Order: sequence, then C-alpha cells, then structure tokens
Amino acid sequence: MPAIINEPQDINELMFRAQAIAGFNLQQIAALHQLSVPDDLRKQKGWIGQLLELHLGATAGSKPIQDFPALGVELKTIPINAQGKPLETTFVCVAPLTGNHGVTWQTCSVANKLKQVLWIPVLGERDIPVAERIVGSPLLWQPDEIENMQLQEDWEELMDMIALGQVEQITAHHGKYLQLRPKAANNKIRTKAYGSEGEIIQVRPRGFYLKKAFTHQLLKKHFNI
DNA sequence: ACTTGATCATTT
DNA sequence: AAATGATCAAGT
Repeated sequence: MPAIINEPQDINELMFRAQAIAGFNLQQIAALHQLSVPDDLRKQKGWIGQLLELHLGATAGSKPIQDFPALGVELKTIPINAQGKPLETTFVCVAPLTGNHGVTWQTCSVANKLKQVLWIPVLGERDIPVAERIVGSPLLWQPDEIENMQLQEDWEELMDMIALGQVEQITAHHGKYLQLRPKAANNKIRTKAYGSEGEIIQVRPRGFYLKKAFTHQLLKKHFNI
C-alpha cells in the first residue's frame, strides 16, 4: 500500500483507496506516513480524521470547503462499536447566527456539506488503544428523501429560533436528528448573534451536529446490521 | 449508561 | 477570529 499524498482524480480512485485500508489498524496506516500514533485523543481530538485525510489525499485543510472539492465529496470518520453503532455525534459545520436572510434548506451549508459524504467507520471504543483501532468499510452516501426531510425539519426549527433571537434558548435537546451545540476552543469565546429585540448580542459559537440516531440509521441501511 | 456542553490542535 | 478535524468528561 503506497503512502498516497496526491489528490484522487475521480471517485473510483478515492473509493479504491478507502476500500484498501479497510481492516487495517491506525498504527499500520500511520506508519505509511512516518507518523506516530498518540496514546489517546484527549489532546488531539481530530487526529484520526486528519490521518485519513492525509492518506486519502484530501487537500482542503481547514478551508471552509468540501474535503474533495473536485469530486464534491465530504470525508467523515465516525467512531463505532463492534455492533456498528456510532459512539459520537458528527460535527457538520459552524452555525451562522446572523445574516441568514434568504437562506433556505436548499441553499444552507448543512445541506451543502451533506450532499455527498464518504463515511469511514473506525472501531473506536475507548478501551481500544488508538493504534489498534481498525478501519471499517467505507460508505459513499447521499441523503435519501426521508433523511433529507428529517434534517430539513430540524434545521428549520433551529434556524427559526436563531432568526428570532432565541439562540440562547436552544439546547442540544432541540432537533431529533440535527442538533445545535457549542463549538469553540472554550466557553469564553464569543461571536455575534441576534437578541430577542433584533439587536446584536455576543454568544458562544455553535455548530450543527448529526445525532447518533441519524448516523446509526444510515449505517444500518447500507450495511444491513 | 448516555448525552450535553466543553474542549484541544491546527490552519487560514 | 473563525474555520477545519472531532472527542472528552461532567452531569443527569
């Protein structure tokens, strides 16, 4: 297996690379790139995602675009247990809290990010050392009609509250499949949002996350488990 | 046992 | 400061 660093030219090439690492552990993949595996992820929470980006040839870095812009593919690693159940929610994107006039579900960044996702499950229970965690079979996914509706309903509820100046009333309980939670380096960080009178207030930045029920159902649908 | 709110590293 | 990659760990 080569230590690939170039960008895949088409989806077949991307999928071939992703399928080729299924069954290997993170130590083996890291070794191809002369990387050492951290003992735990407490100080490097995105390490697995970044390793897979490197191996598959993603070049977007931290630019606010898809991982493979030429292919229209977003890459997501997702930790699962042996039964295929997600162990964590999935971050989608930062939530825009101001200036959303005219933005609809069809044009929003959540729908755009989720148009086509390459899911790479990684067996990731916390008692398994990071180095020994096994990469699973990749899944190239596009939301079906039902999934699209599920996300749209939650998104509209959340965006209505944001537009009405109720962002501080939103908790992770809102939304059945898509939730809004803090997303920042710490809880002192602030960004602009609307208050209840339409004035600008300073709040913790928020992000959209897919709840485990949503990712679990989509993995089950495609892997029959 | 499980979820919510908090947090960490890095790049632009 | 805000985006990327997410998981941690306190609280319920």
